[in-house]
Amino acid sequence: MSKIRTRFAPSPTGKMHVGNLRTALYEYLIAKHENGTFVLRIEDTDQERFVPEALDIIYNTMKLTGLNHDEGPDKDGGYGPYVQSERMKSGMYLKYAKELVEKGEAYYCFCTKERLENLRASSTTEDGKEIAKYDKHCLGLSKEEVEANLKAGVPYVIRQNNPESGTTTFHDAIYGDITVENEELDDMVLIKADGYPTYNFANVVDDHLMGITHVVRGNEYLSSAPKYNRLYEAFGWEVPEYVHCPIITDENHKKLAKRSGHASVEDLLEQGFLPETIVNFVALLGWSPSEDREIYSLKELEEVFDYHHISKSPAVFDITKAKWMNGEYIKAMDMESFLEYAIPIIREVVAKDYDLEKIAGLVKTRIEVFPDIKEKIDFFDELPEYDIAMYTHKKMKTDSENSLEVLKEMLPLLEAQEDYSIAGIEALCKEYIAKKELKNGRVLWPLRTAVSGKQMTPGGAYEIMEILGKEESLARIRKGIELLENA
RNA sequence: GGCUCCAUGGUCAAGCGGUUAAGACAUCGCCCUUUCACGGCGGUAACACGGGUUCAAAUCCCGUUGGAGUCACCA
Repeated sequence: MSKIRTRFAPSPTGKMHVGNLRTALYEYLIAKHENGTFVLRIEDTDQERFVPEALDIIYNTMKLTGLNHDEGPDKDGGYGPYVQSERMKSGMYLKYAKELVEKGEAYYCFCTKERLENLRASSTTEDGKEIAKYDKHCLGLSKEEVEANLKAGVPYVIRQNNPESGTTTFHDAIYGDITVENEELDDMVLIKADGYPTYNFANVVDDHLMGITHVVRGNEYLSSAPKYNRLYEAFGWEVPEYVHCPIITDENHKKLAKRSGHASVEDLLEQGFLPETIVNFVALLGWSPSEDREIYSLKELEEVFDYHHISKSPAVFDITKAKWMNGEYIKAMDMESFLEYAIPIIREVVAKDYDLEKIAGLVKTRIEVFPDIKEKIDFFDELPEYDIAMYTHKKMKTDSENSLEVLKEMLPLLEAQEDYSIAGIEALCKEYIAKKELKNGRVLWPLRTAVSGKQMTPGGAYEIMEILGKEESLARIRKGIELLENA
């Protein structure tokens, strides 16, 4: 069996769609699983939609996610160039298209945009839904007429010539054999009026020339697949293994689009997802491993990935589960890497001179996504306004009255206390609790409330007081006493 | 609308003729605990429907219904 070669062929038109990333990932995994070659090819045949920054986005995301290519524009493997606009310079696409024209598998078309629009309009029903295929008008042109038009410089495109009867069958690794009536096949444009090949055509030519063995694509391309097959057949080329993946949808089961808010890798990164999570999560959309397990690094995926386990039905991108997974990754992170992500965010909320690393430690197991940190630690800089009803907690058996008592009794002890480490404060509190024969909650609840002004906090009274330090802790407790007394 | 594809809990999904129909997220309850979270334990919840084939169907076939994708000189 020949060595596997896969390719990721994005067009630089904007952000990296997660569906795109998954395609790239599967291509990468199919290749790496078999020790094959993963190539990056840039499909920039649409000059109108081309956006230069998109190139950086492509390279950056691939680097960030670890999908390193073996060949590409920046890594020649002997199949270059790897950018279609560069490949076009040699006139190769046109050459191949002409070969098809000679074989009768394609033809020149001089139809104007207006004629095509009229054609469409005339075959459209009242509800504006029915769209016709090209009527092969220019197929009827004589050789002489074509020559004359070409000589006169009339703008032209080259279209595929599909038969009007019979059927075409293509095979997909996931969906099996799919057969369609040839009369359904539109004579798609191969070479555009500007001389560039269309995506469909360049794709086939380049995949062949680059020796690509497995083609992974989203199943939105399923309906155009038969036309590809005809192209391969017309050229007499071997058809690669098609692997169509199910669509990734939003919660409404519609193709994931920008408005969902998490359609691109950039969106996800901005929302505080780790690259590892994105890769892991996206791998599991439409594919599942044979063992009962969900957390996989890229390396591990390379080992277990078997594309035959890709499923057929669409998968909803469940942001809730993605967050859970991100939380798992955060918990598993070593402190050092966690701090790199967390500290900058903590700084946004905490301006005072507290030990940010300690704050980070408090929060590490309590967040799913980095921005979650903010609202959890907003009380450090400034004690929020809070209602004294917060002192009342049924389970802790506290109310505003006994809370006041506890705070008043603890205040002098805490004033006298020098050691404001967790252990120091704990020892002090425990001693008091033991002496008074109370439950922990009876005294710790009021303390934590006074010191944080919040119902829920990361860490308990000890942790918070250690970070706040003696002076601030005492100030907040006095404030609590004052509030309770004035109630 | 034509064509194509798809159909197991709210979501991701295992299953590939014989199972008490896994597991995960979410949700609910309990435990742990100074709150929340983490962690642990447990619960609720699914084979769209109708016909076949078969001793036996979530699994195979047909139909219905539902959903999606696609129908560009975009990719």
